Amino acid sequence: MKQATEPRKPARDRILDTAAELFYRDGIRAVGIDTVIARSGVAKMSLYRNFASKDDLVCAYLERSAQGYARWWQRMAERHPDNPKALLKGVFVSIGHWIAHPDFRGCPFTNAATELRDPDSPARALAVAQKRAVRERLRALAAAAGADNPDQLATHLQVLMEGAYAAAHTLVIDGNADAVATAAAALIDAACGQNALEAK
Amino acid sequence: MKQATEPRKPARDRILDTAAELFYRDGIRAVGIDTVIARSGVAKMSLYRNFASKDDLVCAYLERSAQGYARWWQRMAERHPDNPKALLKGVFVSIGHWIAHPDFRGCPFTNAATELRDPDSPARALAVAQKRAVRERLRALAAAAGADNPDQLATHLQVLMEGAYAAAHTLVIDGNADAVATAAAALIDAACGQNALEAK
DNA sequence: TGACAAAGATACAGACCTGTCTCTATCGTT
DNA sequence: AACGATAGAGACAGGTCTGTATCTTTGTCA
Repeated sequence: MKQATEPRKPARDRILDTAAELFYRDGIRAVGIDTVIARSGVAKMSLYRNFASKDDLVCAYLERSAQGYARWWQRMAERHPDNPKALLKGVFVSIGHWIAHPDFRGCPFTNAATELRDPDSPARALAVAQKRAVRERLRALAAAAGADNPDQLATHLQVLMEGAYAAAHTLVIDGNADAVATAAAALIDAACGQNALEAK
Repeated sequence: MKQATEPRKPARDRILDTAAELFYRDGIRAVGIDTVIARSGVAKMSLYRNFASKDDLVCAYLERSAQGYARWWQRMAERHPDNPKALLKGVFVSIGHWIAHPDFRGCPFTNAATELRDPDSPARALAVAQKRAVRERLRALAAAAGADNPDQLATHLQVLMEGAYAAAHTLVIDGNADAVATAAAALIDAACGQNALEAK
């Protein structure tokens, strides 16, 4: 008979759940292994049996974040089938809501790259790969949306996206809750010429 | 007779020079006090006689950065007297060059806020104040440039600015060296109506 | 030359951090 | 009921970090 109190996920999952929450909220360097094991109610050896090192745990956290991000993007794509321009704008509307959430603490990958400056850090490599993948998505959508210069629009939008993420740390986006969405729309419309085929 | 080899600035200046370089390049948490004193050739007690704590040294570093930033903005303003729209665009052209420099490592304030998540951290307060000051500058310029909605344009441009800074960490702005400037120009032109009084 | 201030050198305390080791308890399967 | 895998508990080694204390050296000015 299993304990009635809790279903008790396996140790690895509890560790990763806790680590993700703490790394994201308080920062990677600020959270020690001891804090992770105490908060997840796990023995230290259970952590080191599942993850080779703290670096390895950080990478697992980032990989899980990347999976969640990919799922989000997938949902967005399903919401706007065959309409790349509306999808692009929708992505930024969604980001605008996202960054307004009180628990938002910026992009996990950008944060990791800021905290871990060593160019050889595997976490850093994951962050760079993630940004490249996002860039490729944006470029393909910009091309499909009929942008005059898809590469440039992709760069414009990715810079705006990074700015939206960074804003959570220090900026106070007071009244302009929809500023990210309106800025993206302005850039998209400017880049796709004035042939407003499908302005929503 | 002073030593012919070096003029030898006072200890406080050497400490601050070294700390600024290391904090900016490698990150605040990654650089220990011992590293700072070894690199600046100073005794530990000389550091603690001039700065109450590492936190205090970090704040001094950020305050000096803010002064440098203010001087840069001043130079930009002098270059475009009585032409707020050209000044706005020029600011982003300059930022585009800035972030392309190989030593660029993002915004010192945003980096500090990412590394030091404690809401009560004095360094964090400096970062937030700095961003507020920048926002106020942008808002005033947007109004002077005749934007339909100066608050919104200021937010648009500040998000773009943060994105440009963040891009240094993970993005590879390959071919589009002038992407930041073109994005800013598109946002500015879109926000100032089509009365292109003084398109350069 | 003598006095005083600034700063170098160095040891050290106390906390924290990563990672290892050993021993014990629990649970499912057969 | 016995076995083997999983995981909890806790001590500990070795390193690093911030900050303090003490002693010595150097330079300046009178």
